[in-house]
Formats: sequence, structure tokens, C-alpha cells
Amino acid sequence: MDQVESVRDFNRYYTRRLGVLTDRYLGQARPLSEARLLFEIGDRGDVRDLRVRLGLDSGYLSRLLRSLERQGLVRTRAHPDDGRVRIAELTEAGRRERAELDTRSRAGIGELLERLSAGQRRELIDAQRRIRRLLRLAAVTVRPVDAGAADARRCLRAYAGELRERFPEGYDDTALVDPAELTGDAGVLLVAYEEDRPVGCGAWRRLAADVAEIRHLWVAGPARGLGLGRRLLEELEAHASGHAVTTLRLGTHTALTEAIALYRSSGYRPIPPYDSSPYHQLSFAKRLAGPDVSWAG
Amino acid sequence: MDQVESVRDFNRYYTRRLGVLTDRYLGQARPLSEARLLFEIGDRGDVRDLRVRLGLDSGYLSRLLRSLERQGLVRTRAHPDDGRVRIAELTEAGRRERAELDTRSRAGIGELLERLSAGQRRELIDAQRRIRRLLRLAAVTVRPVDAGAADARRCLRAYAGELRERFPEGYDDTALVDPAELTGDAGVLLVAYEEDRPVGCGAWRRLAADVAEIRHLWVAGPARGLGLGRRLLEELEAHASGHAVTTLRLGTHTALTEAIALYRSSGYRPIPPYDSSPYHQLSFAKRLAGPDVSWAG
DNA sequence: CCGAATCTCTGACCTGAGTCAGGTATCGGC
DNA sequence: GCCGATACCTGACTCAGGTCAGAGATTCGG
Repeated sequence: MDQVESVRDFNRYYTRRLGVLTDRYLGQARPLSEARLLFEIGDRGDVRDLRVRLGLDSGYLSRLLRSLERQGLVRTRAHPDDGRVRIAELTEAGRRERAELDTRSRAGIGELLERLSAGQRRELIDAQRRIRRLLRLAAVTVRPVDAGAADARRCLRAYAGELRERFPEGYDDTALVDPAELTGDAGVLLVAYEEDRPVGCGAWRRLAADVAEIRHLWVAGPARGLGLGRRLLEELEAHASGHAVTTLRLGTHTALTEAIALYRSSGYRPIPPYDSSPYHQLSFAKRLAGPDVSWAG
Repeated sequence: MDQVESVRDFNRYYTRRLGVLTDRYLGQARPLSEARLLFEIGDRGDVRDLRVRLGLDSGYLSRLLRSLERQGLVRTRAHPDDGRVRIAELTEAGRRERAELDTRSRAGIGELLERLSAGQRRELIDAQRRIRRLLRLAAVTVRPVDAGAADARRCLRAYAGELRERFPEGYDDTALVDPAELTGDAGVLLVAYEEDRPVGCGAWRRLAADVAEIRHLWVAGPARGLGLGRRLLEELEAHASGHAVTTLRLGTHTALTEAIALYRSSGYRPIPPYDSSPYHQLSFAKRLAGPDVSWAG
């Protein structure tokens, strides 16, 4: 069986098993969308927000809320600052109901886990962690973005903020590269998106005819551990390679230990300092294989 | 986060990701139940069978078939041997449609896999295999069954048939234990069920006040590799232990290499032959820890 | 202060999915 | 050849889930 077929097969099996579980433990009495809404409201939530998060039609959501209100599970009131927006909050009964649903769902999973040994349970959870990491990584798309655009600036601001925290000497924003230097043949800024949210970036900037430097490689906190840094680095190399760059340099700070490990394991070798940036305590370089190299394998 | 929460979290993530995929690649134009039916019919299938496999109401299934027939995707005719049963088969257009759905679904998964490296793909598939194995194992329930009941006899017949194949000298059914000896304090037959289908069995039979023997430990072909043999053995030990048995013996055939490995790794030690069965080329024994031992951890 | 935009709500409508109660044809056993 | 069981079909119904068009309240920008 090929890989695609194997994944499809797993999907079929998993959804079927999951269906049985949720049918038995959650789907009693209450429609699924109401149950989901109860969870999503949390203790309170404004309706506009709920609509976006659950992706529901405003009319439909309104009706669902009305239904929960009739059942005494939810109360709504106007937003204090914006009279158009309404706030939904769970009543005491609503909180009990949600806790009940929660307990039932936990019980279903708990029963399932009980039939496994401790080692098997750990194996299950570990395998789920791996799958999730890989699926998240596969969901991330990386594309060039104008360095002055909103998403790009948000990434760079987050990057700078983090360096300010991590460097004992702080970080001065003026060390950021000028957006104008990352266009056309002069360089590029790549932004990684997970479900339309920017979760990482990286740039290369030309230093000479066939030499460029990697700058501002950054991955947002919640997206770390996916292997996204490596992927960004690889995409930057491929992109630079396609613009006649044969040597990549970069400078980094001794405080950034994960980054240093990444560079080393990606084939970057230490070199003497190539510029005077105070943040470049260590410098590295790598010779690229050529524009037709396939890094995706 | 505790284990139950971790599993729930994975379920939520996975169904959401899966939902996006199937929405985008399968849910176009054709209702899900029709699509599923197209797949399930295969090239042909009798309606009775489809009803059971898909778990549908007969009226509903009939209507679905009528709809597919109107669309020219399915043809039905009477069963040659039984005029009550109808046979559904795909027309040329139906086969094209199914192939189209298949391609689209494959494409979705394929795109996802493409964004991973070869090693990551392998890791994903391996993790899915593990999860599936563990979930199947967790879905299996083991319970005592009267050795004369239909399910029990089916298992024992399958067990005997397999030994007949695997032993060079064949196997004589009269060597099977007498059902009457597996009741009350004299012994028990446990049957393992996966979703209501019997997929394995095992028995213990009393030989003396505190001695019993394990007999007829068997796992159906499709359920092998789940660790079900070990689980049956453990449940037999616990059950025997609860009936004042302190020593378990068993005899086995040199041809049953997996079984021998299982016994050895479960704490059974070789002993001289304790009976004259021609099939007991090797004999083992194990001392049980006591009736209150917890084997489930 | 006006007009456009935003937010919620209501009513009308639709589809998919499925249940339930019969009815008809056929079969298997006697 | 009759009777009960089996397999199917039809019609009537329910429910969840969701879309669409507008109305009414409120806010925002100029």
C-alpha cells in the first residue's frame, strides 16, 4: 500500500472510531453545534468573536444562542463599549451542563485508555504528538512577502522584541534590515503562515554578486518544535540559489543556542566576523550546491 | 496536561484538519452518503450486504440507490439465486465518478505529504500505524463465553483448522478440550471481541487443586500484531488466579514459534512433559503471584 | 449631524441524513 | 400450497445544520 493510501486508510479508521466515541458520550440529547457553542463561549465571549471562531452564519448563531437562552444555559447582554456587539455568558446551569459534557467526553477517552497498559498509553500519546507536529508543519505555507507589509512588520517586531528579552545587552530596532533592501534581486523576506496566521519569517540580503546573508530568522513561540526554522532556512537557501547566490553568510548571538545548533546541523561552518554588528558574536557561512538543488526531498 | 486531555486535544485537532481536507476535496457537488455508497458498492454488491456494511436504514438506502440510478451512476438487477435480493453495480459513468472522487481525495493527501520530507513522511505513517494498532487493541473486549456457544465454537474451529495447516502431522479435532470441562471452577473459555466480531480465544482447565493448564490460545489472522495474545494470556492468568490456581502449565508445538516466544517473555519456564498429548512437544509452567495481583498496569 | 459601515436578529427557505410504518415480492420449510 | 421470514420499496415525517435577504440598532468618519 502506498503512503497516500495508508494515510487515507488511517483517516477512515480514525474518524470511524472517533464517531463511535462521540456518538456514545457526547451526542446524547444535545445537538453537536449547541455543545460546541457551549464550549466555545467559555465563561463569556462576545458574539462577533464566536461567529468568527466557529465560522457560523450570523443568523444561525443568533438562533443557536436564542435556543440556549430558552434552555436557561446562556445569558446575553450588550457590550459595555460597543452597543452593537452582544456578550454571551454561561449561567450557573450552563456551566454545569458544560462540565457534564466535559466529564462524559473525558470518561469515554478514559475508558479507552484504561484498556491499555501504561507503556501503551505513553506510546499512543507520543505517536499523537508526532502526528500533530508533522501535520502542523505540513499545513504551514511559506511565501515571499513585501518587507513593509503588515504581516512582515508584525513578524519583525516580534523578532526584535524577543531579541531584546534574550540579549543581556538588549536589542536596538535600528539593527533591523531596511525593507527596501529585500526586493527584487537584492533579497527577499519569506513569511511562514499557519492557517493564515504569520508564525515565522526569514530573509536573505545580497552582500556581493554571489554572496548574501541570512537575516531575521524567527519562529513564533507556539510554532516552535515543528522543524519550521529548518524549513525556513532551506527555503531561503533555495530562493537565494535561484538568484545567483552561491555563498550564504550569517551572524548570530551566543545567546541563541537553538539557532546556532540549527545552523551547524544545516551545514554552516564558523568563519571570522564579516561585519561589525555588535549582535554578530558568531559568524557562519555555507556554500550552496547550485540553483537546481532539490532540498525538498 | 494529563493523558485524557492530551488525547482529546489530538482528536479535536485531527478532526478539524481532516474536515478541511474532505471539505475541500470530496464534499463538492455530491452528498457524502452518496459518495460513500459509490465507494462501498465497489464494482457490484448486493443491497442487503451494503445495508449491513454501511449501517443504513433499508428505506434510506433504497432511496439513495434510486437517486444514483436516476443520475445514471448505478444499475440494479435481481440476484440470480434469490429474487428478493437486489444487486447494485456501477455503470461506466459510475466508475468514472468514483475514480474521480478517489483521485480528488488522493490529491488532497498527496499535497499534504509533499510538504514533508521523505523521513517525515515515514515518521507520520509509522506513528499512524502505532496509533491504529493501539486503538484496535483498546477496542477489543475479552469476556468469558460458554464453550459450547456459537462464537466459542467458531473460534475453536478456526484454531483447529489453523493447527491442521501448520503442523506437519496435521491436527485431530478430538484433541480439543471438552466444553463441559470449562465451566464453573473447572476452567473457562475467554473470547476476545473486536466490534462484536470474535477475534481470539483462550482457555484454562483445572488439572489439580491449585494447578491448571492454558489451552487453545488463538488470535485470528487480521487481529495479529496487536498484542492480543499477550492480553488474552494475562486475562487468563488473572481469571485462573481468582479461582485458586497458583501454577499454570501449558504444552505447545515447536511449529508455533510466536506462541513460544510469547510464553517465554510472559514468564513461562520450560518443564518436562506433563501429559501425553502428541502435540505437546514443549511444556512450560509459571507460578502465579496471587489472586490480588494487578496485571492491568 | 449625515451617511456608510457594522453588528445582531428574525423570518423564510433549503438540503442532507435519517426514522418509521406499512406494503409487496420472494423464499424456505412443512 | 400455505405461512412465516426475509428483502426491498414507498410515502410521510423529523431534525440538524445552514443560507439568504432584509430590518433595526449602533457606531464611525468626515
